[in-house]
Amino acid sequence: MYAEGMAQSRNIPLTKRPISDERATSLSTAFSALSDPIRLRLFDLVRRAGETGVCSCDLVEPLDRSQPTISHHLKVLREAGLVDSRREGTWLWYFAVPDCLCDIQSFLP
Amino acid sequence: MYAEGMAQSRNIPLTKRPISDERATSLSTAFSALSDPIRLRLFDLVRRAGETGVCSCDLVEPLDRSQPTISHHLKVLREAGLVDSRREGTWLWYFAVPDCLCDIQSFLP
DNA sequence: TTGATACTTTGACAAACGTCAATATATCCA
DNA sequence: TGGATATATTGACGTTTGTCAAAGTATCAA
Repeated sequence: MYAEGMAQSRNIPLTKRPISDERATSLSTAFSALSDPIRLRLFDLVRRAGETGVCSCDLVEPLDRSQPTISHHLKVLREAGLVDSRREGTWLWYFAVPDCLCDIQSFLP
Repeated sequence: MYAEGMAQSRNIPLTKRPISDERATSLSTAFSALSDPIRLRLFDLVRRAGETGVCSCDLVEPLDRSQPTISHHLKVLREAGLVDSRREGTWLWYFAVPDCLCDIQSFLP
């Protein structure tokens, strides 16, 4: 059986200030956006395209997924604040949001 | 309709060396391990416990999840190479694997 | 050997996810 | 206005995920 209440170990005290619930949720959203291989490669391609960005129609073929799927993944990345887009005629140019990985950066040792 | 074959944009060339499929998969595993808020807090607690580590029984209460759920999350973290454990009697002491976030580190700008 | 404590595994379930075909919307150009 | 291209949304699907209760395994102490 598992004891209710106090743990039974030597009870080495945990750090006084663990990460907050809010920060954990926010951080996990960023990690989640990069937790799928296709989406990670997608972000990588967008990021490499620099300030100009890359037309989303150029992302379908190299990732070997349908256009709606790429569109869906781009939406996930955008909602996580990792990419944004600029319209030019019928095209949408996606680019990485500057400093979008700051939060993750600050979580690393 | 969506054109087959060549994309129709201005066709700004993508970088010559995008991330490899293998590296994307490996990286996404690490990101995936941290993509759940509870698991992120779990890793944070373990990491803060330093070399000594923390007894897993001390992780149940602060995270407000059942003991099997914590055990499951620790398994995910371990399989992603982020934590490991040392047995001491009936207890298991979990600790963060040194340099476990190097891969993620190298992906950041 | 028996009981207690620590932990893992199994099985079940609802929710979330990745995917695509089909359809809808947006923008330009003739 | 109508057709063509680019992108987004919808709806459906199988798969994966997070969760817990219940049962199983491991270790120690009396």
